[in-house]
Amino acid sequence: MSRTQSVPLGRPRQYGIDMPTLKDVAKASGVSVMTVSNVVNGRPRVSEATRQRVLAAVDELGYQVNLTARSLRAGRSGTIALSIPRVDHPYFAELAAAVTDALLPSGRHLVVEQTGASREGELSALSQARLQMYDGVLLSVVGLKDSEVARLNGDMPLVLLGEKPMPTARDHVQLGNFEGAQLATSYLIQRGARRIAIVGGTLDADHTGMVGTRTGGWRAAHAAAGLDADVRLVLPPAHFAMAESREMIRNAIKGGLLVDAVFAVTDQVAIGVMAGLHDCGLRVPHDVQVVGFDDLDVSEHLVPGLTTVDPRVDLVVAESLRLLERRMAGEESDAEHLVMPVRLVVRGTTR
Amino acid sequence: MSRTQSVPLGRPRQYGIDMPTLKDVAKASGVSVMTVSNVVNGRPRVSEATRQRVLAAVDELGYQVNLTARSLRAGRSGTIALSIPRVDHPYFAELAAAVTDALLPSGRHLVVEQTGASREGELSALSQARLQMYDGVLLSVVGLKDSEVARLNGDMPLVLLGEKPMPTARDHVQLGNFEGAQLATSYLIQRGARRIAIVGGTLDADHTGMVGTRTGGWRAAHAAAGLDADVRLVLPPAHFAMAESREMIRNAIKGGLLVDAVFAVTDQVAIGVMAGLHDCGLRVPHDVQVVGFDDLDVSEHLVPGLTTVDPRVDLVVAESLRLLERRMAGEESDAEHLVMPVRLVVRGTTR
DNA sequence: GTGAAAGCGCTAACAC
DNA sequence: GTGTTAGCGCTTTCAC
Repeated sequence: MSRTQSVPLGRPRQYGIDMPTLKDVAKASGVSVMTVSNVVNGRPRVSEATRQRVLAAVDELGYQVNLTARSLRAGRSGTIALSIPRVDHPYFAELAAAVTDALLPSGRHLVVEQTGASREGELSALSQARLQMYDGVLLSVVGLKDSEVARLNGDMPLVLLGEKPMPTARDHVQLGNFEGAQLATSYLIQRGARRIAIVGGTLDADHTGMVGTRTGGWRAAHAAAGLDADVRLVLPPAHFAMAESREMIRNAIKGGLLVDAVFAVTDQVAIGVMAGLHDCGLRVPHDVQVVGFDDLDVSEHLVPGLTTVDPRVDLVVAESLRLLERRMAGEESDAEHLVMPVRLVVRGTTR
Repeated sequence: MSRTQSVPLGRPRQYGIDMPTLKDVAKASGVSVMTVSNVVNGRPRVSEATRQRVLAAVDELGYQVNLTARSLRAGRSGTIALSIPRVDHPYFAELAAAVTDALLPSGRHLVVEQTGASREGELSALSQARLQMYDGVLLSVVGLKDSEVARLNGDMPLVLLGEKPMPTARDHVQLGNFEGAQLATSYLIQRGARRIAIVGGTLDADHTGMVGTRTGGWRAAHAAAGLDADVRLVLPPAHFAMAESREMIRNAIKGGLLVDAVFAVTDQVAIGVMAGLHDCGLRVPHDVQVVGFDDLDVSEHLVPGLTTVDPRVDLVVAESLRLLERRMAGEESDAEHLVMPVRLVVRGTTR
C-alpha cells in the first residue's frame, strides 16, 4: 500500500531518471528490503534460491547502493581523506600517491582534498562538517596554527602530517627536517664547500616550521664544523617556486654574493637554483655544489642528478596510516609524535 | 519525551561523543528543528530575535551541519569530483590544480579521486555508487573502453577528458594531440633534424588514443616534408616513466640507432630522454634536439629549457567546467566534443 | 514567521 | 532464513 508512486514529497532531483533503490529490487524479486540488503552486503543467512532471485533483480534494474544513505545510517563512509595544500606541489603529489598505494591492499577508498596552503583554505577544507564525511583524515597542515588545529573535534580519527608544531593531543608524523638539513650541509662542508647559501631559508629567529627547522640544521652543521654561518647566505624566497628561486640566486650572485654551494630547502627550489646558476654561467658541481631536500622522482633524472635528502615518505605514510587505523578502530591511547629518519642520496650535483 | 537518551536503536558509532544535531539546537533554543534549519541555511522568513537565539545555541553547542544527511535529503552534495589516474603524474597534478583554481570563484568544493590508470581502478572509482555522491564529475579516462564509459548512468553530469575515442553521447574535451605532435615534429624538421626518434610512440596501426594520435602527428609531419618516417625510430616504452625512457633511448643509441632529434610524447619522457642522451655523452641540443609535450612547470627550468607543446590545460579546464555546469544545471543539449588548440613553446633543447 | 509530518535510502535489532 | 520496526539528520511541503 505504501508504494512510492505519486511521490508526495518531491523526490530530490537526481538529474533525470531515478536510480532504483532497495525497495525497487525488493518489489521486483518479491522479498523484503532487508533481505535484499542482506544479499547485497553478502551477509550469511540467505537461501541460495533467494540470493539468486535478488541478484537477478539487482542486475536487471541496475541497482547500485546509495553510499550517502548507507553512510548516514551506518555512520561510516569507507573513505579516508588526505588533505594537502596543492597536488601540483610535487612533494605533496608524491605523498598522495604513496598514501594511495599504501591504502590499496586495505581496500579503503581515498580522496584527496586540497586546502590551497592558506589558513582560509585549510579552515574550510577542514570544517568539521566536511571531515565528518570521512572515516579518517590525514591532514597535512601548512597554514593553520596549532591552536586552530586543536579546536578540531577530538573524536575524529585524524593524523597530522607536517613540519609545524602541533597540539600534543593529536597524533603527528613529521620529517627529519633538522637532521636532513644538517646532513645535507655537513656533506657540503665535507666536500670542501665553505660559502654555503641556503635558498628558502629564513632569518627569523623562530626555529619551528619547515623553513625554520631546516635553517636550524644548516646553522647547526656550520657550528659543528666550527664555521661561521654568514647571514648574507640566507636567501628567503616567499614561496618555494622554481622561478622565484631561480631569480633569487641569480640576483644574489650578480649582486656579488660569493657562493661555492647551495643547500636548497626543497628539490623544487634546487631545480630553480640550478637553472639560476646556469644563467650566471656557473657550472654545477664544478663551480657551485647543490643539495636539495625531498628526493622527488624528477631529481634523479636531472642533469646532473640532484644530491638530495630522501625524506622517507614511505615511512611517513606507513606510520601515519598505522596511527590512523588505530584511531579508526577506536583506540584511545596517548597521541604519538614521530619524527622519521632521513637519508642523503648522493648524485651529481656534489663533488 | 522522545529525547535520545537510552539509544534504543544503537546510534552508529560516531567515534566517541555525538555531534549535536538540529534537534539538539532546536531544544536548546526552544524552537522547532525547521526553524533552526532555516536559520542555519540563511533562509529569509525568520525573525531577528529567533535568529539570534538559534545562532547562540549553534555556537554554544558547536553545531555543524551533517553533510551526509543533507546530501541524502537534498540530493546534492555541493561537491565535484575530478577523477585522474594518479596525482604523481605531473600532467594530471597540474590539471587538478588548474581545475581547483578555476573552481575557486564558484565556491564549489572539489575532491580528487585517483583511478590508478588501470581499467579496474577506473571501474571501481567510477562505480555509479561512488559517482552518485557528487553533483558532477570530471573524468579523465585512460584505461576504460568507450563502451564501458557509455554504460555509465546517462543522467549523471559528467564530462570526459582524455585522449581516447569517447561515446558520442557524452561531453568530451581533449588536447590537440595530433596537431601538437605535428607541430613539434615539423619544427624539428625545420631546424634541420632528419632522424627524429619518437620516444613513447607506437608501431600499432591504431591511431587513436594519446600515443596513437601523437605518433600520427609525427608521421604526418614527415609526410608533409616529403620525408620518410623510419619505423626503427619509434621507441615504445610501456609506461611513460622517466627511468624507462632514459634506459630506452640509451639502449637504442648504444645499439647503433642514429638520431639527431627526439620527439618525446610527454615532458616526463623528455626528461628521461635528456638524461639518457647525457648518459651517452650526447649534448642537447648540439648533438640531439629534443621536444616534449605537456609544458610542465619544471620544463621551463631544466637546463637547457625544454622546447615543448603547451597543451593549453587552461582552455581544457575552462571548457570542461563550462560543459559540466551546463549539465549540472540540467540542460539536455547535444554532447559537445572539443579538441583544444595547442602551441609550441620554444626553449633551449632545440637549435 | 513557525512548526508538524513525511521521508531521502539505508541498516541494526529483534521477532518469527 | 526472512520480515518488521525504527530510525540516521536533514529538508520539502504545507498548515497555521
